[in-house]
Amino acid sequence: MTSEAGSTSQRGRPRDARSHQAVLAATLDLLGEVGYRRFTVAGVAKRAGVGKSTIYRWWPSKLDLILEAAAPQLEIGLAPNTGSTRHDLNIGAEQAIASYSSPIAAQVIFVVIADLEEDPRLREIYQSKWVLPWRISMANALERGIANGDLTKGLDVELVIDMLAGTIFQRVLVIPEPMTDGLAQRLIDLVIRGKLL
Amino acid sequence: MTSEAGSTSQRGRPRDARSHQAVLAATLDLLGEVGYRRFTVAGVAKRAGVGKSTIYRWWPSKLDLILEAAAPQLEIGLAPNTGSTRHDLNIGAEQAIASYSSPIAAQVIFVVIADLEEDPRLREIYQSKWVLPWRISMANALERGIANGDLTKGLDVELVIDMLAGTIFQRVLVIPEPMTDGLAQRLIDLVIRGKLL
Amino acid sequence: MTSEAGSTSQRGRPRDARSHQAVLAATLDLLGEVGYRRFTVAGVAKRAGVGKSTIYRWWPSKLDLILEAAAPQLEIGLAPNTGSTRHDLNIGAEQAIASYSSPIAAQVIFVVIADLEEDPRLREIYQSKWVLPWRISMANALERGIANGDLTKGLDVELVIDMLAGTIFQRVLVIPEPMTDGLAQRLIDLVIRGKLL
Amino acid sequence: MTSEAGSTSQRGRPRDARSHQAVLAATLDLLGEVGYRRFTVAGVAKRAGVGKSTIYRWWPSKLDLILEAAAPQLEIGLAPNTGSTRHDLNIGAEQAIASYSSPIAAQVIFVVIADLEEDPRLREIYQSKWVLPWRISMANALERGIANGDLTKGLDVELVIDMLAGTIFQRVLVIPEPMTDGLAQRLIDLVIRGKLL
DNA sequence: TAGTAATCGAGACGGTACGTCGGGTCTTTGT
DNA sequence: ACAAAGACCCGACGTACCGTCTCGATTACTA
Repeated sequence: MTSEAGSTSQRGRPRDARSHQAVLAATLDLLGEVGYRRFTVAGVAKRAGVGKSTIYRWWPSKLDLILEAAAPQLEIGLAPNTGSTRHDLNIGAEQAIASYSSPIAAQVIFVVIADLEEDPRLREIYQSKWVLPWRISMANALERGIANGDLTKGLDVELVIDMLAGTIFQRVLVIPEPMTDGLAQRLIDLVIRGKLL
Repeated sequence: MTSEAGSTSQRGRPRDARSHQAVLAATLDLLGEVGYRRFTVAGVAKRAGVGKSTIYRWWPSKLDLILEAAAPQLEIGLAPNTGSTRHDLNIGAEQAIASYSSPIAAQVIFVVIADLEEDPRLREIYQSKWVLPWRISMANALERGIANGDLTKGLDVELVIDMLAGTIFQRVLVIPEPMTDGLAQRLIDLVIRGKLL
Repeated sequence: MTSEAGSTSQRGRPRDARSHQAVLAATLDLLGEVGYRRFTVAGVAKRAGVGKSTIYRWWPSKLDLILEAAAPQLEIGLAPNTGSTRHDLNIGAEQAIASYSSPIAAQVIFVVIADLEEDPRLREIYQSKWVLPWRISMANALERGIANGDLTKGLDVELVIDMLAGTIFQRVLVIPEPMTDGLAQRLIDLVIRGKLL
Repeated sequence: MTSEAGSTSQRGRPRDARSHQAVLAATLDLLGEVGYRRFTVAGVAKRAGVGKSTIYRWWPSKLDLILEAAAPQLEIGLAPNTGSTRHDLNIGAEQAIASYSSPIAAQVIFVVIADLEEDPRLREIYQSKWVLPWRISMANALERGIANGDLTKGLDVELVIDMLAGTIFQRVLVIPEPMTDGLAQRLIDLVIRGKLL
């Protein structure tokens, strides 16, 4: 902006990285302690020892704050590429289960999804940041399985992924108490031995 | 109930059924029009031509009002008993898809589920009023299918139901745009022709 | 009323005199116990064992109810005509002190006067029912005093009355703690021995 | 207070004096226009262009707001010390008449006094802020009059003050239409020429 | 004796104001 | 320029009370 190289002209006091982190940490803490309903921005500010406007300077809204704070907790680990279709899918499924089982997940996921209708931007974020990488890794594993004959040729990859994600979502977050013992194993069994056209 | 004596002596002005209905109708209308975030109890009162206190007399809170108003929309039609396993399950799945596809469902389900953590009463309502009857009807259809040989003997009924519900939930409510064409058909195919142990 | 023309056809259930009395009694009780601010019509109804509409059937508003209930407490006993100017005035002043000292008076008088501005009807009631008879009796006593030479000829009767009423009002109702010992005596002394032109 | 250091470090946005003033002004306006009964905190907020919470941040209740807004209108100008007993008392009496004649006075005084019974804090405020200074100035004038022989030695100062205040109160606020022409003059005549023991 | 009509207790109703709470913006002083 | 502090506007929340309205039940006078 100013002369040349100093692209970001960097005038005035620089952003305090510690504040930034403190806010995100306080957000997660508060979310875990009091839940979304009693979660307030003022509460975060107080706990982080930060002014409220500092929060709003960096995050446009309460929801955005929560989103960024919770993002690391909600990113799903990817399915690897080990050569074994069964193993790769299994790991992928386990990762999804682990991610949804995070105590933060229960507080955040539904609120986010609930606003998808209103705020299309959210859908974008939710999909692209949290589930899309996982979906791609799973799709890749499935494609590899099809290519090497482990899986039926005409397999509907998208449907399989939705089935896996949906079942896990249901078992972990919706029904009264999580039933996840051996869940990944059994779902992958179904995928590999079932006849999904 | 009816036979004996009207035990409740019915003193005082009776509850105005029209007001009651008007409130529930206005609740649904408003929910559909402006969504949960902009939904207001005062707005319901105005639209229903009703005093705000009449609403709070019968529903302890905004959420309770929404719950009761939305309940009929969210009850899932049951799987019938026609003799055909495939047909019964298919109808059951279609019913779930239809129920989740209601415009109200998107506004309400997540808000409700999101509070399940905080308010155990909600989980009870959600489960028992909305999904449990459907689950039972599906379980029955599956058991019949097992009994008459249409389905594998060791089938994990609960897992199948979670899989069906979860996949539908995912496709209708979570992913960017609903993909439900032929969904029931294909899921039931999977259940009947797959090898779920 | 009934005998003659029978104008009021007197059909239907006659008014229940006990309810009427119970309402007035409950009104006074409640006023004394909780004060005007916490006084509610519903509270009166409950205490009187009466329906709220029974109250509103006979009294147009909360204020009217209070007015009628409190009226007997607020009517000031009159100055007599004993032949002694001093004694008559003294009795009159004592009566005013007694009336204003009623526990109900403190609760009611100011509320009533405060609404005089808004509701001219109230001024009428207040003046004619409560203070006018007393003023007349005092005026008469003063006139007799002037006639028989006990009081100065040019005495401003209205001013004297306002002075008496005002001072008593002040001492009983306005200042922190009532100072009424010997008050009547001293005020009448002033009137008789002073030189009010 | 001022000299030393600004003990209160004055952090954060300072109170907006304009808002503060706007609220008090709007309170007086509204009180004058619609009277106490139709006076609304929300109405004040709207008229002052202020949020309701700003009002409640600084005044605990509707009554407190009215009290502070009306206080300047209700403070009575003091009796001076000119050397002339008659003149000093006369001015004092005129001030009381002027103060009670304020259009706000009628709206506020009774409401305040009516609550004296309930809220002792109010009595404190009413007495100390509004009438006590005036009473002291009148007492001083009377004492000076006694000292220099203008007034009888044994004069009951408190009684005279109550008499003056009470009569004025009565004439200005209680009786149907104010009769204040020459009132101060005549009351002071009475005090100076009367024989109050 | 049956009918008619006004009363009663109970309590639901529409409405209005209260005082509280939270979101997101703005304005100070300090660094 | 950015930070903490905290005041600001806005608008929804849930509560309380007013005065009105319906109920079923009661209690007289009328036919």
